[in-house]
Amino acid sequence: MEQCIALVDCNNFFVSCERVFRPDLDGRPMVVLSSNDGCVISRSDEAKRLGIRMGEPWFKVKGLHKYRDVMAFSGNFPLYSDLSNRVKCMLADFSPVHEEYSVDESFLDLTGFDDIRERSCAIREIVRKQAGIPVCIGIGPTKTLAKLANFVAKKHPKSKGIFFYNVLDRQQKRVLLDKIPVDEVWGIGQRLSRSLRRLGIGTVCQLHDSDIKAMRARFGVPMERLVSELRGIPCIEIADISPPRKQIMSSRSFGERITKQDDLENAMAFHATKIGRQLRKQESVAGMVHVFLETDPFRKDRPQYHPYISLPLVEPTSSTVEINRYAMIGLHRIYKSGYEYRKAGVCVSELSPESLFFPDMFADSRQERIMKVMDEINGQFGNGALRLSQDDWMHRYWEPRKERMSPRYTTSWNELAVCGD
DNA sequence: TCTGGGGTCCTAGGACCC
DNA sequence: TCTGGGGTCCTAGGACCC
Repeated sequence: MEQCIALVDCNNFFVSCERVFRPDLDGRPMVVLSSNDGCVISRSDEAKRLGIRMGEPWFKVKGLHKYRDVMAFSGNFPLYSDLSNRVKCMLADFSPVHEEYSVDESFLDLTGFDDIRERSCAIREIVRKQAGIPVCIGIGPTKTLAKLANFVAKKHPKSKGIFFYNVLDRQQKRVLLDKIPVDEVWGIGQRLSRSLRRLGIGTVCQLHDSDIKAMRARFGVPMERLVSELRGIPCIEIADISPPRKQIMSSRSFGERITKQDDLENAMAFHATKIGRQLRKQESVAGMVHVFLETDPFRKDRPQYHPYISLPLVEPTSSTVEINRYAMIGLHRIYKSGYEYRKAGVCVSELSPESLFFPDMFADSRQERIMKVMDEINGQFGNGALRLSQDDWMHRYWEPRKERMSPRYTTSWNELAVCGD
């Protein structure tokens, strides 16, 4: 039986989340900004039509007269993450096999269902009604074709948000694939698309018809798989159970330039805390801690310094206290005064399941107990109720700017939406 | 003048994704 | 003044070994 994969993709997800609580903004051009209100990371259709590009720096956009009516919101990630979970729960009812691919996309395996069209309509309707989020659905025999079908569903109003790609319909295939530029294919980025164009491959149709052996020889196995997927031969499986992360990172650009080691310590403690929490949540321990600092690469007139250090842990851990201790050691080794730092971060790698790790029988088990208490208290009273002394929110001078933030309608009691809002 | 050949492992950096 | 954050995978090239 031919495989049937649907890709459900939330339209302009972050913007749609803001509109759930501000329906008055429907039809208005609006954008959501990255951390520090740096650049545009989500655009409404109206903003796209005005010509605002993805990733465009906000300071450039806001100065232009033609964009004067555009509403901008600072990224409200707790809100988006909460709404994302609600949507995922709804989707799970429509297929036993599904993969949560990203915050706003899920693959559903619809193989064997004989009511795929009705099912897709129901998905759209229920997610719109119950979560307030509009979605588009692309359906095809492989994940790559489902992605492409989703692109068509989004672009063509005639499809009404659902597009079914049929490999057997040669006429449809020709007409459709010939119109789509090759860089719309999942896995073809800027560089590959440039190389392909030099070979005379500019459309999806041309890539589909290319000599697969020659493509493999020139670009490697991933490209061979990609061409096969375009031809309807599945090479990328649905990852039903999401594998545990192999590394966990936390980093931020600062709201203002930071020079003092104290302030960097404060930021590092924040990152170490966040990482510890995530490690324990996925029941992993880390074997390596990495710490990095960055000055502003856009300020060519200032001295640049981008140090990075990796420290192996004596014993793998998920303890916030231990990760913070190593982060501080790393920071002290790489910190140099006289630079204006713009960004700092902590990363852990060499993760392994907690259950496979047998601690030294003489090891101090207090850490584990302390972390348990910390997670319990923070679970009840909110993250930050119990924290490291260095993770001092009264002195977070480095915190990114969020000047246009909407309330955390769904994740903070003090900011709940009320009638009339 | 002339400086093996092939395998493995590791790492940094690039490319891609959202 | 102002340019995100968090991932994965692949590859080239160096180090090292026999």
